[in-house]
Amino acid sequence: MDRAVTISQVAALAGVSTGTASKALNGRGALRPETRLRVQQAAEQLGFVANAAARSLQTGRTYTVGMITTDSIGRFSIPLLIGAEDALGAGQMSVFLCDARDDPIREQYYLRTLLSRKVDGIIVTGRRTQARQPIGRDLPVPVVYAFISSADARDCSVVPDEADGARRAIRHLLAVGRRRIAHVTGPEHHHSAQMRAAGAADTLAAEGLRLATPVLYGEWSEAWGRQAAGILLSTGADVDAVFCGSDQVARGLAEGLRDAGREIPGDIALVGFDNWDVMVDGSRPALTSVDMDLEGIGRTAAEMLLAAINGEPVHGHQARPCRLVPRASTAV
Amino acid sequence: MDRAVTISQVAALAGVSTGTASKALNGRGALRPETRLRVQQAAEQLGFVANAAARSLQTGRTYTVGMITTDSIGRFSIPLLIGAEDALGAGQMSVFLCDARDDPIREQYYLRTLLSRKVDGIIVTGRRTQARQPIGRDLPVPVVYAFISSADARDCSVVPDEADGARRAIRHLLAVGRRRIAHVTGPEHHHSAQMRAAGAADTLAAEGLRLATPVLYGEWSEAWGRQAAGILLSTGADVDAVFCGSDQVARGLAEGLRDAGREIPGDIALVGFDNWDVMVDGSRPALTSVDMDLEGIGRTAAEMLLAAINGEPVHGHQARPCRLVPRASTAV
DNA sequence: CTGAAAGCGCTAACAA
DNA sequence: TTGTTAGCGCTTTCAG
Repeated sequence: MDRAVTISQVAALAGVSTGTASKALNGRGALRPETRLRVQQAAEQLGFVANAAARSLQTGRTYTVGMITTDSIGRFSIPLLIGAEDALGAGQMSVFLCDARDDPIREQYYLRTLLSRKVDGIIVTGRRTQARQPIGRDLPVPVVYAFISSADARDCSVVPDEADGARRAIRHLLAVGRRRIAHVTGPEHHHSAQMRAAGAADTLAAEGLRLATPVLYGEWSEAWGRQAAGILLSTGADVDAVFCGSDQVARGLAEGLRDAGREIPGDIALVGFDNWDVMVDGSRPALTSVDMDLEGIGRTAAEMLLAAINGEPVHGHQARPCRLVPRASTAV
Repeated sequence: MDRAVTISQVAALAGVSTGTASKALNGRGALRPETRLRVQQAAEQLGFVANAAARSLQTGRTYTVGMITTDSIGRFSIPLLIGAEDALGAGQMSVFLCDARDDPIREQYYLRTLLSRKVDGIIVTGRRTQARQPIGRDLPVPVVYAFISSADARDCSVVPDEADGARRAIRHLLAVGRRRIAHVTGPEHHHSAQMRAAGAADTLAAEGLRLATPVLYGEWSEAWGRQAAGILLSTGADVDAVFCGSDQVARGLAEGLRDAGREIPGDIALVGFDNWDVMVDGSRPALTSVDMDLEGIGRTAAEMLLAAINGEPVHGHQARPCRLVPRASTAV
C-alpha cells in the first residue's frame, strides 16, 4: 500500500525534466539513447506505472473498450469476450466487462459509467441473437453489437448465420445417408429456434426433401429433449436422424432414445447446436454439433469497433458462418 | 458520435461558473436551490456525463475495482462477480473484470493496467481454491482474494469451507439413514479433492464410522463418474450412498449405476458438489448437492475490500460455510 | 451564495 | 537533444 509513483519522481531520479521523461518512456521525440535508458531504469527502479487518467485527459484516448452483456454473463459472453480481447490486445487495449443482468436500468447505468470513463468504444452482447433496440442514440463513441443485433440497420452487428449452421447440420446428415430427418428445438417464439428451423427446412427443400415430422418446439432443456424422444417415437414416424436446436435438447433426446432401446447413431443419428463442451462430451455417444464460432464473432466485432474508432465505421449486419463438428452421434 | 459535453458548457448554459456547476451537480457546498436546479437542468439538457479521468485525477478515487480471474472466467468467476457487484453497486462502484487465462504474463499485464487505471482496489479470483502466490508485493491499492486464497497469511482471502461442505453432505446422508458411504472425487493432488475427502472422513470418524471403500480419485468429469460406477460395483462393497467430489462426477456415477440396474436413491443415494444447475437438473434423478455460495463469497470479498479501501483492512483467511441443497437423489 | 484560481499527472508544442 | 509551458476537465480552497 505504498503511494503511487509519478513521472516527476522518475524525472527527478533520472535528472531530467518531466517532458523528457515522458518522451523517453513513450518512445517519442528525439532523445539521446543514453538519456532514454537512464529514464527507463529510473522508472523501473521506482516501479512507475503511468496514471491512465492523466494521460487520457490529455490525449482523449483511454485504450479501453467497454463490453456490456445485456443478459447475464455466461456461456455466450465469455467466448465473445475472449475473441474481443484477442483482437484488441494486439493494440494494447483492454476490455471492461459489465453485466447488465437483463435489466434496462442496470444497462443504462453501465452505459453512463462507460461513457464517463471515456472508453474508446462499446461492444454490446446478449444471450439471444434476436435484434434489440439500440442501446443509445447519438453516443459520443462507436458501438458494435456482437451475437445480438441492433434493430437499427445502420448499426454494426456481428451475428452468427444460424441458418447456415442448420444447413451444415442437415447437409451432414444427408451426407451420412440419412433421409428421414426430424427437428426438435426450443420455444417457437425464440428467434434462434425460428432461424434454425427455417434453415433446416430450406436445405431439405433444396434437395427435394422435407422434415419427417412437423418441428417439435419446446424448451431449451434436457428435460424437453427426453420428453420429445417419447413424442417422436409415439408418432410412429420412421425417423433415422434428428437435428436438435441445442445441445441440451440433443442430450436429453439421446437419453430418451437410449431408454427406449434405440441405438445412436445406428438407428437414429443426432446433431446438436452450440458445441457446448460439457454437453457434447457428456452425451453418450459424444454429440456432433454446430459451432457458432463465438470467439470469431467477438474478434470480428472488436475489429469493426477498432475500425470505427479509427474513423472507418462499418454499417449493417455481418453474418458469420458456423462450423460443424462431427462426433460419434453421426459416425458412419 | 457527437463530441462529449464538458462541465463548462453546462455552466455556460446555466449562466454560472464551473466551480458552481460542480458543486450543484455533486450536491456539495451551499447553493441557492434555484441555482442548483438550473444547473441540473442544463446538465440534463446537454446530456452531460462527468469525465471520470478528470475527476479521479483531482480526487484520487476512481470508484472502480478490478477483478482478475487468474484462471479463465467461467462457472466460478461469474457468481463471484455478481456477488461483488452487489456489494459494490450500493456504493456506486463498478467492477472491471479481467481474464488472465491462467497465464502469468497476462496476469501481470492486467495488474499493471488496473494500477495505471488507478482502481481503488483489486479482487483476485481463480478456478481452484488452492493457495497461490500473492499477485504482487507492496501494491499501492488493497487486494482481496476470493475463492482462491493467497499463500501469504497476512493477505485477506475469502474462501469456501469445503470441509464444512463435505460434513454437511455426510451428515445429510446419515440423516436419511445411510451408513455404508463411498467417496468418488477428482484428482488426488487437487486441493479441493483433498479438503472434501478429509472433511468426509472426519465427519464419519466423529460418528464412529468410516468410508465403505477407499476414496476413488480420478478426474472432474462425467466419464470418470461412469467408470467409477463400474469400479465401485465390482468391489462388491455393499454401498448404500456415494458422496461425490463434484456434480459432474455424480452425474456420471448416476448414469453408470442406472445402467447397472441400481435404483437412485432406493439402492444408492447420491450427493454432488458445486450445485451446478445444468448438472443437478440434468441428472436423473435430480441431484442433491453442496453449494459453496459463490455469490456470498464475492459479496464478502467486496465488503472486505471496501473496508480496506476505507483504511480498515482485514487480514487472514475468512472461511465461509457451505449449504446443502437436497433433491431427489437423496429423497427418503 | 457565487466566482476565481490553483492544481491533480501527464503530453505536446515550442523554445532554447 | 532537452527544458519550459500550457493545458486536458474537474474539484476545491479561498475571496468576494
